[in-house]
Amino acid sequence: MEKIKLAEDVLEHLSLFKGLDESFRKDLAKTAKQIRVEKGECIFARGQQALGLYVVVTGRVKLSIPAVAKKEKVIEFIGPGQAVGEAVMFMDQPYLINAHALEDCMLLWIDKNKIVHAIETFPHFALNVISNLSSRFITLLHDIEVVNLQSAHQRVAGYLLSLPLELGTVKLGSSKGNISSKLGLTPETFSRTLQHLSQEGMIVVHASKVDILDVGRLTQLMES
Amino acid sequence: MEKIKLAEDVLEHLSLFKGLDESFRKDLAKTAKQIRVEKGECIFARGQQALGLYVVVTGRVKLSIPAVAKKEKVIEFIGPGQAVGEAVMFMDQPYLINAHALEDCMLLWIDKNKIVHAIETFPHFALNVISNLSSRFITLLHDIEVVNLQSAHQRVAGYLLSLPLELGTVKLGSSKGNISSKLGLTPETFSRTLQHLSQEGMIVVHASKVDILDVGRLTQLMES
DNA sequence: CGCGTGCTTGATTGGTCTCAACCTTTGTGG
DNA sequence: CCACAAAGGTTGAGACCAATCAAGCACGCG
Repeated sequence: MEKIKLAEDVLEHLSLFKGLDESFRKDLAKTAKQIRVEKGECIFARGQQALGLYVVVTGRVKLSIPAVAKKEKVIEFIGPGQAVGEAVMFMDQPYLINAHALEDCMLLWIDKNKIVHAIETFPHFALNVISNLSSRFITLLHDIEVVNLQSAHQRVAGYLLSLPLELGTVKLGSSKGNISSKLGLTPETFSRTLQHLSQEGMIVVHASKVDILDVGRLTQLMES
Repeated sequence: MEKIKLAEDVLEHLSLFKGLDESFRKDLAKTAKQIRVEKGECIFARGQQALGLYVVVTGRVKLSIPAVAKKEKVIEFIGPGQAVGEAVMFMDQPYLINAHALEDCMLLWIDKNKIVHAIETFPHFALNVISNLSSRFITLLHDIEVVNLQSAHQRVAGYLLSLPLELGTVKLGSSKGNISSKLGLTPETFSRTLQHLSQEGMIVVHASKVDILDVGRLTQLMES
């Protein structure tokens, strides 16, 4: 019982379920499965059937495309409130990507039938689902742009500028290896690029924190 | 009047509006604007506000990201029945991409309010919209995979294999320049790759038609 | 302490782009 | 109907960016 109560509380604060009435959330909470995964564990893998969708409640999840020999291409980092695997679920396709926990995570799993029924019953929920999908779509579009039209230096500069700036410093919210992959670079190139930007006096790197010294020149780099 | 009738007939056959009742389609048809554009014309451009969405009725449309000096990255070719610009419309963002007519086209333009209202009223339509978005999402995901993990030869082989095969021949449904861009290659590299595949005896190129001689080796190329 | 993992640094390679010329097709107007 | 221009496509030579291969370093953890 307290499990159900917890799921309900959780749903209330997730963007996907914002603005929905309580009875609906109660209903969903009753059937949602709570899933805990430890850091590094696999949540789902390419090729598995998608019979429902996952909502990240706490922790962060890495989505990636598997490649030869333990290599992978990181697609996105997913945080609390975001749904994963909806697109393939709606198309009745198997997963195209792997999902791994970057930290200890709590997820909810909701059955496809339940989701479809909710969409049919609560138009507001349908719009939320559409928003979520649209937002993910736009992110992918941006990534395609980055990978196709920008050099390594531009990608790194752009990534640094995209992070939340606090007191002149940003945190690279993940391992450098993962970020390299997200940017479509090798770890070596990423490392060298950070070093180069440091030598140019635009940034200072302390492990996973980076001081941004010259926003102007970083921005300028993006446009040239 | 006959304009409305036409729009209605048209909607009836588009996947986005499949399975919906007649009154609903009539309603949409009444407010939809018919738009004709000639080959090469611009339908919308990056930065413009997206106050509604376009549905391609006849002809084909090229979606691309603009880049410096007349360059561009082709994202997708859109054919009849597909919607364009939904994602940014739902997020109230300006267009991120340009849309140009590859051929003389007929499009419908539907106001955002109308779409949202339809989603709220007809759950089935909401599911259609979600399907359309999901399908586009999956396409983008695939493109990211191609650009990040495959060599020029693999991209070209994969593209050829993705085209509908008729009597051992495929048609490159667009100019080679556009296809190069879609694959994230320069026209020069694309040309050279086709030539290389020809020399290897896997294909024969006749302008925009390509005979596929050895599906096995092309497939094998993808996996190596 | 020693091992493993992640990151950095260096030397080298190579695939793709760039630049430039040429060829081919298309379309246009005299 | 031909001449010409413009655009698209091919071909060649060369340069360059990032990947690869290979060590070495630093940190965390048993």
